[in-house]
Amino acid sequence: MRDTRAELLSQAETLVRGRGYAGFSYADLAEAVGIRKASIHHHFPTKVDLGAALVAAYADRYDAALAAIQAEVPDGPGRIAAYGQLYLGGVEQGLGCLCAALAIEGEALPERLRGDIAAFFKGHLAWLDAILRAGQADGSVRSGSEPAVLARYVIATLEGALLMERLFASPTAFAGTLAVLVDSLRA
Amino acid sequence: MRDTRAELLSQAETLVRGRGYAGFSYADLAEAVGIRKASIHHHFPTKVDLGAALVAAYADRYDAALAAIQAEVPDGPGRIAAYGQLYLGGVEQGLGCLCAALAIEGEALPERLRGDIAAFFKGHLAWLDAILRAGQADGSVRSGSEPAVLARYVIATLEGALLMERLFASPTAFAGTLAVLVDSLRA
DNA sequence: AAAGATCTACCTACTTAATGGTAGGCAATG
DNA sequence: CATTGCCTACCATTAAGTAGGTAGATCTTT
Repeated sequence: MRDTRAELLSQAETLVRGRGYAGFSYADLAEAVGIRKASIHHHFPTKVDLGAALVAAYADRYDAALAAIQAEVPDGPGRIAAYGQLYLGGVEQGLGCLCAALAIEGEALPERLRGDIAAFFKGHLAWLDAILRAGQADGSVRSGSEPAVLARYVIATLEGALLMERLFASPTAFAGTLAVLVDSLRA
Repeated sequence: MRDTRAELLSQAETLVRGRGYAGFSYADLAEAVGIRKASIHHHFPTKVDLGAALVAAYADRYDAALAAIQAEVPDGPGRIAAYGQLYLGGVEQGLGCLCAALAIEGEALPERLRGDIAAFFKGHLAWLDAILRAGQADGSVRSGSEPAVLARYVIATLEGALLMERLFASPTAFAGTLAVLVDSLRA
């Protein structure tokens, strides 16, 4: 059994993360998966439906990973480091963040997708806020800045680092940026 | 005299920064400027020509600003803060970085443009490297990390902050991230 | 200075290919 | 027998780019 729907999601995610939402077509996706263009519409009637499913699947994977980090890593900086490692999957494949690729298209993006990616990042910000707040409380994270400000700083740095990595792939550069980031959060 | 070419560059820049390179068409640009689509080809024969001119003009503006900062601001953290302020223009207009918008499209982008934006960021990295190295030498920037690593961290954080700002515009969020960034570089 | 030639900046009208999406058929499966 | 999953064949729209023309400015030659 080959799960065509899952295959479509997987290949479409690679395409969007590699070339942007406006930068790939149903024709590209059909070729990548090996079915006909019209058949995609059977699984995802419109491109927006596909985009929304992509974001939902991506968000689910992150949600699971965030919960695992919270359960398995005790200290604040360690959790942020583990969070940063999540971006490494993209680094290794030379792919950007799905939601960053969508966010760049801003105004041109269908409103539904705009809402979905806003929710994606809001979720991360809320998680980081809680993690950093706990870290400040137990003394593992430096105090003096609002957790919300630090949360935004963390996402910004990692999203930017991933962007840089795609332009200048280097085995150590992402790790270097992550190390500086985590270090700057230590108490 | 109305300089149509300059107007085309200005409007095209807004379009690319707001919706990505693949997300705007000559038809959009023609409407924005108020001339016919075919007339754009008189100034920029192909879309790649237009894109390259966009990056060149953008890079020139940054080059001038970088030189001014180096001349007018003496200390390392102050220079990085001033560098971060350069991104504020985009923040205020709700526009992303031109080269980030192009970089996201990665593989799908014409090779010529890929080379141009790589050169753009290489220039920034080199400038930051020199600035941070000087800051370490005069004791205004913390030592312990390679200037090249810190340079990449600076760009990553600011590019990411600009991305976040477009999703969640907030009068203070960008400034907050910039403050944390500059603070983390202090000796 | 007049006459012709050339150039600039724009136009209308078009081509070709690609876009997202639709209609309807057909074979396998439960 | 109805549903699922895929197909061929199509549609309307939009994409970038081309062809060829026109009005006006500018340069050249007599």
